[in-house]
Amino acid sequence: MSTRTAAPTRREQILSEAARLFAERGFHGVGVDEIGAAVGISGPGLYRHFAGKDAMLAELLVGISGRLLDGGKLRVRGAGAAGDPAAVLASLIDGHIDFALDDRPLITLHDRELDRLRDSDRKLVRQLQRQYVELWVTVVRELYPAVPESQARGAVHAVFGLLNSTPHLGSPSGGLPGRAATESLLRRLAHGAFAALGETGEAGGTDEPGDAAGRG
Amino acid sequence: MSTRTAAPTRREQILSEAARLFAERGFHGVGVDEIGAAVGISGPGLYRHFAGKDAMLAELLVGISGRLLDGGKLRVRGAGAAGDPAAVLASLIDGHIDFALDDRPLITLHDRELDRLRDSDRKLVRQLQRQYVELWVTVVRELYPAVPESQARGAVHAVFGLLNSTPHLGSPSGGLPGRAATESLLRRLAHGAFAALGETGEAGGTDEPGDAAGRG
DNA sequence: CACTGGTGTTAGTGAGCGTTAACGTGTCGC
DNA sequence: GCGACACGTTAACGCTCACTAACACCAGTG
Repeated sequence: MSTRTAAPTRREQILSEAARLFAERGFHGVGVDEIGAAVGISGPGLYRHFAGKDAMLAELLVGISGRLLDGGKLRVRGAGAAGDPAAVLASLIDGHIDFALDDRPLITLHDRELDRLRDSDRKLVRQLQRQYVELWVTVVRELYPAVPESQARGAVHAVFGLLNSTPHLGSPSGGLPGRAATESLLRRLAHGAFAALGETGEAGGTDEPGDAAGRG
Repeated sequence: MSTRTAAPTRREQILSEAARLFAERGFHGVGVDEIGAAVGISGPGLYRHFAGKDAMLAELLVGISGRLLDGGKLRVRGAGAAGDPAAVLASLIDGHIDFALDDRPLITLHDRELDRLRDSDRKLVRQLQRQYVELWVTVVRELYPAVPESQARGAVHAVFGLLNSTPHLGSPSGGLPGRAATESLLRRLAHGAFAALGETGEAGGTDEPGDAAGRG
């Protein structure tokens, strides 16, 4: 069990600070000297631990994509044993919220700096991302069999956008009171979005039909 | 519709291409030579039209924030005359969806490259953004008076994240069939999220008191 | 104590890039 | 025809920045 507290001090420390800086100012907006300064060493000392700046970003993105996928698989296996898609989806949502709140910088990087990777790394990250998305899509389709796959996939992406909005609420302008409240809010909104996805076609009491493509 | 948009040919052409490139590869990831090449001129020729690369980004971000706010105000005035907050919110959602689908690159830039602006421009953009958010928050609070302001604001940000997810659906992996379907899907998801916001208190599978103490 | 490997430092190099300089060319008012 | 101007070109400058080179310190190990 090599969980936390082990702290291979420097490497992880560097990755953590690099993630924060990349998320704040963008990959190109951060210099190696700044990353080094953030961990107490200066500039080129980083090259004792990483092959280069690109390698840091690659490891961050591959790492986060992998952990996200692993966590998702675990939750599907765990909650899916009961055969209740709703419970699985709820578990996936909770897991993603935890992730988004625990590692905001990484979540931000996840869909912002992907293009800076070498082809091989980018392909790997995309593959992990796609698997994670498919995990969700499968569950959503089990829960709402009437929803076509393209809509389910679109809804999943959209809910990701919703959940990943955490970086925009956090520090500035005094957002939500506490973490628990943010969790609760995001959970409710995500469930509401998926619920609306299920109400295909008619139903919606509040707005005009407008469901089919025939809106002029 | 390309009505009279072709008037100041070069300037707008440059802005359009710059927006696309910035959104694709990031502000620092695009060189002035590329922007020039995209409009048929080369490199420093851009400086006949703009003071610099920063000026292009500034004009783009200020422009989009302003148009977003103006459109929102118009819709609040228009649909708000009937005194029906639900209709106003629906109109705001439709407007934001149109915007997100019409100008994906700009929507992407809107909350990605803001930090690259000079202080004055950034302050202006943030002010416009805040006004736009407050427009939504006001309507949401009229519609759901029981929801505390912090939650309403958080929900609005989250729904922005949802609606702004359009860049992730578009080109790759063959997303939604057509634009109308995407519009419809996003509209339904957004309404669903807000509806869930209204159902405060019990309802949810996991109960959290939510606000209670943290007001203000 | 000498040896070695891990970790850090400062100085320097080479490339990329935003920006400016100097110059060319078509169009328009007179 | 002829300045004036808008618009574009290529060449070059200067700065930033990732990365490398050469050197220093410190912990074990024999």
